[in-house]
Amino acid sequence: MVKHQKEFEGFIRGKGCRLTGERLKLIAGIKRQPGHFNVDSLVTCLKKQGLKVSRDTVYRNLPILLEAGVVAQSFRTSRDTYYECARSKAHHDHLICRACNRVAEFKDVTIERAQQQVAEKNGFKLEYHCHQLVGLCKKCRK
Amino acid sequence: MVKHQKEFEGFIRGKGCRLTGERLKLIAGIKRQPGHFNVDSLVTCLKKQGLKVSRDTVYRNLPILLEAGVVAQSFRTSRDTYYECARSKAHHDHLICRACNRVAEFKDVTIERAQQQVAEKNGFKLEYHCHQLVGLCKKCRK
DNA sequence: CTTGATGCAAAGCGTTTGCATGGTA
DNA sequence: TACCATGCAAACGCTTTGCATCAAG
Repeated sequence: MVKHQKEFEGFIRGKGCRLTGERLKLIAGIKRQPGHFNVDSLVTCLKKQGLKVSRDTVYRNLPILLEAGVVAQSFRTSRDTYYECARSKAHHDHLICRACNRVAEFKDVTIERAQQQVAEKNGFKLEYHCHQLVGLCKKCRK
Repeated sequence: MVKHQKEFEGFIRGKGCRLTGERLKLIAGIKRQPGHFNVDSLVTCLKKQGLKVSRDTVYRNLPILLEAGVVAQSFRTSRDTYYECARSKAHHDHLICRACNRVAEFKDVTIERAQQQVAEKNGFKLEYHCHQLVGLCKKCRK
């Protein structure tokens, strides 16, 4: 997990990549995201702050930022993928209503622990997970 | 969960929809899928068996078949969504290696129970879930 | 200077949609 | 006969890619 710019610089150099202005803008922008975001909302948000980065560059850098632990995958809708700043708040997963698309968050220590055990049992090094519960929310059940 | 054709007929009529040949072909085809499949592989497989259904019809019917409990979402890769026959075998979730894309299955009663509780606590009627653990498999860790 | 990174535009590709036709009830 | 469902083709929208240019080192 990359916590500071220095760490990211080490990470990126270790990969033989360059520390560009765009990558720094991306990190700064991502750290300011309060919650979930997708590529589109991130680009729009950056632009508002005078930090212009092309959508293409975001797509090209997301795998790197994921690997560096700057962002984490959050959840996916049928249309696109949502991310979140890896340290924006405590990790959580999602409940999604298939009718109104409302998203609720949940956190369950039991599940987290069990996941880790499952990964170990299978010889996997767990990096992240995607856990979505889909159904009908209170309102839409009626 | 729809177990037999009669049940599906009841389900579809209840929705005011029609029991078409294509829908029956789809159900038959899905029941024959041994494991995971996506829209493309399903259409191809059906065609090989002389059961022609257009890709469009598959897309249009998937939501219905999900609701009827004939298929279940299985997991998603960056490219597309995979499904499985709802009764092909006991429910399971997935471990995915981000390096070689190998998919392993797991089943954890503790997690299943906890999920149900989370849903209830939030007033959700849980219909299905998508739980993917992503990381590096034993081979790719080296 | 060398070479990776960026931006633009175009291509890819899974999915959705409009519309005429066909099949169910 | 009435109307939903299907297939075709085109449209959509997110993501990827080719290529000339820019900039990090």
